[in-house]
Amino acid sequence: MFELNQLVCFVTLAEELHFGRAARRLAMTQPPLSRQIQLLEHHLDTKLFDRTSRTVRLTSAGERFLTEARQILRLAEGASSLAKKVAHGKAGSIRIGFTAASAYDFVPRLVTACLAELPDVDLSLKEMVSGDQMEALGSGQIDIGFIRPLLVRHGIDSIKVFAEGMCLAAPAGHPLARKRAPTLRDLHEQPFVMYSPHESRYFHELVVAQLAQANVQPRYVQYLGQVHSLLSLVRAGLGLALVPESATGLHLDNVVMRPVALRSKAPVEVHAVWRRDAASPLIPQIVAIAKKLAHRPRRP
Amino acid sequence: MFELNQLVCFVTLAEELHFGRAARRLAMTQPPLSRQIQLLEHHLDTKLFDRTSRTVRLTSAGERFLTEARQILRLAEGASSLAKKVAHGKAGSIRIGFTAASAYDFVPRLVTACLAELPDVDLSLKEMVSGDQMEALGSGQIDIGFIRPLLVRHGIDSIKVFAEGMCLAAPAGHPLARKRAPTLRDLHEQPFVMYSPHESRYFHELVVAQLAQANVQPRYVQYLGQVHSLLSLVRAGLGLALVPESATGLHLDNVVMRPVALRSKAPVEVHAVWRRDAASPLIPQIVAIAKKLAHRPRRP
DNA sequence: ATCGATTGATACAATTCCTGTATTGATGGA
DNA sequence: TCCATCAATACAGGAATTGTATCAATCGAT
Repeated sequence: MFELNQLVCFVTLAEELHFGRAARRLAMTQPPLSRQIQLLEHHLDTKLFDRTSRTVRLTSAGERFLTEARQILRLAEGASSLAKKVAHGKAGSIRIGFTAASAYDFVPRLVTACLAELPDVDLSLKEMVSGDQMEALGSGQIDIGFIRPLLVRHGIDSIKVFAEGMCLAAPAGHPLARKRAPTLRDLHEQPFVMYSPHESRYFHELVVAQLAQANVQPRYVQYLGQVHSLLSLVRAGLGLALVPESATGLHLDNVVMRPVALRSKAPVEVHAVWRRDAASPLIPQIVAIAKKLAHRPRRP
Repeated sequence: MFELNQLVCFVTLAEELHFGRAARRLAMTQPPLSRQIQLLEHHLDTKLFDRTSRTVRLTSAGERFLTEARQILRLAEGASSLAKKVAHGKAGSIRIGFTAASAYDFVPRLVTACLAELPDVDLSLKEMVSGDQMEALGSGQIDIGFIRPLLVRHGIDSIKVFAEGMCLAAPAGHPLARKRAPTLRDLHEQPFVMYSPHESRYFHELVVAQLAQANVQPRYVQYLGQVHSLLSLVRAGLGLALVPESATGLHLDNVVMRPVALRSKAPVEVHAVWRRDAASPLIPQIVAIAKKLAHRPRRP
C-alpha cells in the first residue's frame, strides 16, 4: 500500500508540474521527491507522469488518480479533526433518557442548549420512567438519564441538575382559581387528585410530606400516575392538584395554575445519572449544560 | 499527517482488540504494532484505545475514527485499482469525432461495442467534417476522429477501420428500382445527383473515378454536400444517386437502394485518426474495437 | 494469598528507509 | 555549438522502523 505522504507529494507535483518547485513547496529537495513519486508509481504499477528532462505532464491515469488522491487527503484531514473533536466532547452521539414529567419544560430546553453548544453531536431521546432508565444505563441502552432522585445504585454517578417548585391546579370556575397566592392550607378538606404511590412514587411521597408538614388533610378523590392525567381530572372539576411548575407549559383550557408556597423553595428535583465507568467525554459536557439550565429563567 | 500503514494497523487492532493477534494478522511482531498505534494517537493528539495490561477497548473517539479510517482505506484501494484500470485503458473518458456519413451505421455500432467492452469509459461524441476533425485533434478538442481518408498530417497516425460498397438510389417508380443488381452502366446519360466537390470532396472524387473507370457519363442535375440531401432529391424524382451502403439505414419512403458492383469491392473507407503523441491508452483500444466492426455483419 | 500465565509497554541493537549533496544525462534555446 | 535548465542517479549520513529480550500489571487456579 502507498502512503499518504506520497499522495501529498503527488498532488503537489501535479499542481506545480515541476519537481524543483514542488519540492520547495514540500520543504524538501528535489531528489527525494523524484524518489517518492517513483515509489508511488511502483506501488500502483502505473505511470502517473510523463516526464522528459524538460517537461512534466500528467498521464490520463495520473489525472484520474489526482481527483481520488485529493479526496483521500481531504478525508484524512477530516478524520483527524473529527477524532479530536470527539475526544474533547465536541462531537459524537449520545442517547438520553428522560421522565415524562421532565419533558414539559426541562428536556426541550436541554435539547435547545445542546444544539447550540454541541452542534456536531447527535442526540437521541427516549422517554422512560426512572427505574427503566437505571436498567437502560446498566445495559448500555442510554448514556445518560434524567430522573427523579430515588434509586441510587453503585457504579452510577448522579448530580442534581434542576429543581422547581409546585403549582396549585384548579378548574377555571373554582374560587381558588382567582386567588393570587394560594397556600397549602387552602387544600384542607378539599377534593384532591393525588399521585399514585406505585406509578409515581416520587411525587406521591413528596406531596404527602409537604401536606403532612403543613398539617393539611385534603380529600383524595383519585390516584393517578401522570401529571397530565391529573390535570385532565382537574379540568373535569373532580378536584384540585399539585403539579410541578413546568407543567404550566401544558396550557390546558379551563385549568388555572398558581405557584404555591412550600416548605422548601424547589423540592421537585431532576437528577442526571450516568455510569461511572462510561468513557464518553460527552457526558460531563451534557451534565454541565443541564446544570446551567437550572439557573436560567425558563421560557415565558 | 498520519500514514495509511498506521490506519491499517489501527483497523486491524480495532477488529481484534488484541495486540498479539492483530500483529500476527499484520505479519509483524507486537512491539512495533504498539508503537505504530502510539504514533497514530500522538499524531491525532487523541487516545483511540483504552488499554489495561489485560484488555483493549476502543474509546468513543476511536470508534468514530474507525469508520473514517475504513472509508479512507476503501478509497485508497479503489484509487489504486482505478489508476491501474485507466492505465490499461479500461476506464477514463474519450472524445470522439465522426463524419455525418459515418453516423448512419458505423458510429452507432462503435458506441454499442464500446459500451460493451469498456463499460467504465465515458464517451463523448461530436459530429464534424473531416477537416474540422483534424483541427480538433491538433487543438486537443477530440482524442480520436473517424474521417474519410483525405488529409494526412505529420504527427497524426491513422488506420483504415471500416470500408463499404455503394448503393444505387432510385425513386420508387423508376425502372431501375425493380432491377435486382444494377450496374454503373445503368447510370449512363441518366439524370444524376452528385456530391459537391467542395463540401464532400471525398465522395465527389470517389464517384468521379468510379464513373470514369466504367466509362459512364450521367447527366449531373445537382451538386450537394450531404448524403441525406442527395436522397431527398432522389425521392423527389430529380435523378439517381450513388450512396454508401450504410445509408440504407436511413429508410426513406419512396427511395429504393440496391447494391451496385464497383471496380473495387469496398471503396468507401473510414479511417481512425489520432495524435501520435497522445498519451491515452484508450486510443488503441477504441481503434481495435473499430477495426473489429469492419469484419462483422451490420445490424439487419 | 500465592504462583503462573497472559498481555501490553519498554529498552536496545540491527536494519531499513529516507533525506540531502553532488553529479550525470538529456533537452531546448541562444 | 554552447549554455542553461531539468529530472534522474549515486552515495553517504541520519532518522525511523523492526525484532529480540524483558518488564510490569493483571487474571485465574490452586
